Amino acid sequence: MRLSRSFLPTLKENPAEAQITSHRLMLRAGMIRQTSAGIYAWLPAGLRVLENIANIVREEQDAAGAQEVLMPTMQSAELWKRSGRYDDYGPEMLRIRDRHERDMLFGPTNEEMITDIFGQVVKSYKELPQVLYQIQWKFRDEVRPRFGVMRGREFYMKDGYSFDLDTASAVDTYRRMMLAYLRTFQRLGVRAIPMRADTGPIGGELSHEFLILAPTGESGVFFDSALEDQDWLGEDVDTNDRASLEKFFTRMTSFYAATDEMHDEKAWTEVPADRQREGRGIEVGHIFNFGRKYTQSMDIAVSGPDGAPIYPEMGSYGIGVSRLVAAIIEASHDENGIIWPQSVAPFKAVIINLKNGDAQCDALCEQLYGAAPRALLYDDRAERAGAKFADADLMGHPWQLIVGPRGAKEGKVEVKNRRTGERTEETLEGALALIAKLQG
RNA sequence: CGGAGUGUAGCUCAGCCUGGUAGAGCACUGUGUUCGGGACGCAGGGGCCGGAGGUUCGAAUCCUCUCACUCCGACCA
Repeated sequence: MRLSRSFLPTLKENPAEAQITSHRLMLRAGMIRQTSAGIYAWLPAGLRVLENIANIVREEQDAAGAQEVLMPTMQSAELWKRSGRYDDYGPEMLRIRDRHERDMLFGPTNEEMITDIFGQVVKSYKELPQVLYQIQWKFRDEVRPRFGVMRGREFYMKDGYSFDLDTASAVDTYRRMMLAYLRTFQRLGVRAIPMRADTGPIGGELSHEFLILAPTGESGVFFDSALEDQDWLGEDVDTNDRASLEKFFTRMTSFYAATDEMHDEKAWTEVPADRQREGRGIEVGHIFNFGRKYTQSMDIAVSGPDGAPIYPEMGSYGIGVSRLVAAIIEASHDENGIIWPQSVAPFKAVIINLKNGDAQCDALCEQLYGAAPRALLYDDRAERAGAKFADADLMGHPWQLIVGPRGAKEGKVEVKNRRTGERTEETLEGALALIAKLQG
């Protein structure tokens, strides 16, 4: 994309309403605009990041055997009355009445709807297990939205739901999802630490939260630093094999990690002192098994081998996609702006033309840009060098391909790594090779 | 939902206390000199001072009501 023609309104000054870093940087980098309290419009750069994250989530969900669906944002109150949550959910649920005076709501979550749909379709134990997910906008009428998209009222979330015949199978599904989540966060370029979470009245060990470490996080966290060093993408797990899943899960849960609410001082002291880490974290994912709560309350059963009804065991699996945009920034920025991980960056690299109108600079930039116009941002504005550098750092492109009159004469491109600040001088061929690598 | 604030140009803010023709910097338009880390000069454009009502000869400024937004706390993907 050519910056001169693009809709990327960067701001030099911090907007008054934004307090935390990610909110400020998202506004300044032209990613979002607020439309009302806790509700945001996503501009091109922000939308690209949002979709990049969603696509990685999608790939890992698909790889884990989940199937994507898309359910409506508007739901009928009838479903929620069946589960009993219409009265229980409280004022966080945005309730609406349509022209026929029917009670509707803007979905805050989808257990009821997915269970209902599942029940309409699946009739036999032979069809289990099933894992369905969607990536869709949710609405929760927060008392106090804040921190930009971190705690908005409207947010983009992946919500998945599993249906299993028995507890052993439900546990397998849970562990499979656990691995998918660890892989997802690793691919997003952030460390999300899995922590035992409160399971509420259901009990058991099957609830984990995933937290990205950042000083602005809302929860205090305690964890074994070994968790930061795990390579889950390289983890050797046969996800179709129960023993292999169990081995992975046992290994993962052997590392201590807990939020302050679940912190166990005694277990903590058993973690080697040099591996004890304390800090704050932002919750970006939550998975749990809740058994037969909804299938029973909504009377959704399949026929078992003997014809008797079986109420499937359910789990649910959430990832806050829009919150992740902010959380990644919280975890990856410096005083000049955002530092995007390669995988989610709105543009893989920016081409900075230091002297617009100089024939050699223009020609070299066009050659670079032509190699991957969709993946690259070309700063072809008639701005001074300083402004271009400042915007490039602010927007956080992982690579800066700097073309100035000095180098252009010899066909040289300066390549700067946003994260390390490291600069190298490349030939045109070298720069094109980098671009090719970034696209793949 | 309790407490505290803020609404003036696209952005950051001054002016309000003590009423008298709407301001600055940045951004924007034109122009000239500049040009490797947010340049400078000259000339311009841009405001129902959040909204409604009131007091007054006169209201951005004082009073009442209202709407929106932000922050702190209790609650949450």
